[in-house]
Amino acid sequence: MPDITSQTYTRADEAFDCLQTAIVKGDLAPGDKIGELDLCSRFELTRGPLREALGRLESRGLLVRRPHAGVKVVAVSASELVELYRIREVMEGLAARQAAERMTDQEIADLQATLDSHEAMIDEARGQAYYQAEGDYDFHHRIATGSRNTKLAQMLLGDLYYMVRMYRYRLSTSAGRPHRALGEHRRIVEAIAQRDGELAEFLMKRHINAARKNIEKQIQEGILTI
Amino acid sequence: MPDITSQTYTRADEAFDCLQTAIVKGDLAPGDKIGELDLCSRFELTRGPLREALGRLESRGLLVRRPHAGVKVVAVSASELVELYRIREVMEGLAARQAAERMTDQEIADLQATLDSHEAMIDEARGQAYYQAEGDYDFHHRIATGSRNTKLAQMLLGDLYYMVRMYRYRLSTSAGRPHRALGEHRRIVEAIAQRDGELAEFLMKRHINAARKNIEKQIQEGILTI
DNA sequence: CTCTTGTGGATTGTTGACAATATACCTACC
DNA sequence: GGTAGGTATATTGTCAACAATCCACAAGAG
Repeated sequence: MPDITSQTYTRADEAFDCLQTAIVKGDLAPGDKIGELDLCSRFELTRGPLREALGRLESRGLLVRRPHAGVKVVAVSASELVELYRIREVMEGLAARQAAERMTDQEIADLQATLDSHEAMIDEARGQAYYQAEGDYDFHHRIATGSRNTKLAQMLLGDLYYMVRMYRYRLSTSAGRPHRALGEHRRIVEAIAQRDGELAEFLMKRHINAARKNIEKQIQEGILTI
Repeated sequence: MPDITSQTYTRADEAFDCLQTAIVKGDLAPGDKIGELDLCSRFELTRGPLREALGRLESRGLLVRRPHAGVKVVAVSASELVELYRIREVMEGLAARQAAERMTDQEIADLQATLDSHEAMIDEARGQAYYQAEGDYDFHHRIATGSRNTKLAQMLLGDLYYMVRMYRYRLSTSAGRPHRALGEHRRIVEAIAQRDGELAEFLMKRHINAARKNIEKQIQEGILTI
């Protein structure tokens, strides 16, 4: 899937994307040691580009590499996952505030339309899974880019989300959560539409706080074991 | 300077450190296109490890790379520098809060001792430059690691600080700033010593906010041109 | 005179072979 | 039988040559 922004798509980029999705999807389980040659044969590329991709992924914290000893996918512990949400709380709070100040009216309208389609999804297929995974991601993605804060968006979209998504498929969605989350999303967008940055930040922080507490509860109940 | 944690120090790591310091120190000016062969001859290494290091640095946002077109150091605009401080504000606020909850008594004592030595530096040599550069960095470094939030510390120390330091040497320190900054540092440590996370977060955010406003002022006055 | 287009050169991307090192296994000793 | 040490192997780190691609300059057309 070549990117539009960069005309040429190098093998190293390809390797990077392949590995990243493989890690996020769980094809490469956290903790297990993987050899470079295995990866080469699996993705049909040579060691040069692969090693470059490995360097990038290591720098992003998705895998660790000990010299001469091999590379393994990071095993994020339960407590570290919670810490990730603490970071998201403050960073996405900032993103929401800046989005309220800087998003265009058109972008806000699009965002509202997105939420409508999300609602349809939930009602239609009782699509808890899809909504929780893609819809939620979509929402937060739009706000991150809407902040017009390049580095902030880069850190959220490039670093944090991939780590969170590694574990999202394991999280069981409790009964009423999707509807509640959608309601929270709606209120955040409302605040953005009214250009109330302070409120948007507050609501976003509370929204992620709720998600974090949900995870902590699952950990305590032993549903989520990492 | 080999790291203690990793016994073996690979050439790629060396290249990474060399390039990173070169960029931060300004030996590689922002915006100029640099060739791989030039870098190889300059740092006495081959293209393999160099390219790996380039990949890592690109992933960290210190340089951009267009396929077949070359690599150039990122030119952070004035507005982007301000945005960086907005991110620091919320992230270091969180770090201060968590540090207040989790630092050991010993670490807090060390931190206070550090501030004493900083004060001596300022008085002694009127060492505005040194304090502003290294002392300030030291202070924030300790709090980031003291948060016991691995990913948070990694993002602050690995990503943000290097970008900020790229431009720190250009910022002129106004007359009373070092003393004022030290006072702010002291109050933050006080809050941490009292285990008042909420206060520590508030004070840290205000501290960085002040730094940001200082930069904005310099930009408006045309002192800082990027 | 300006814009477009083609070619040459230089630089980057990629590949495969070589060297260095950590892990695992096996042997010997306690 | 358990542990320590040494060696062998497999894997990683490194290197130098090859191929692909972009940029600059120049020449020609409008």
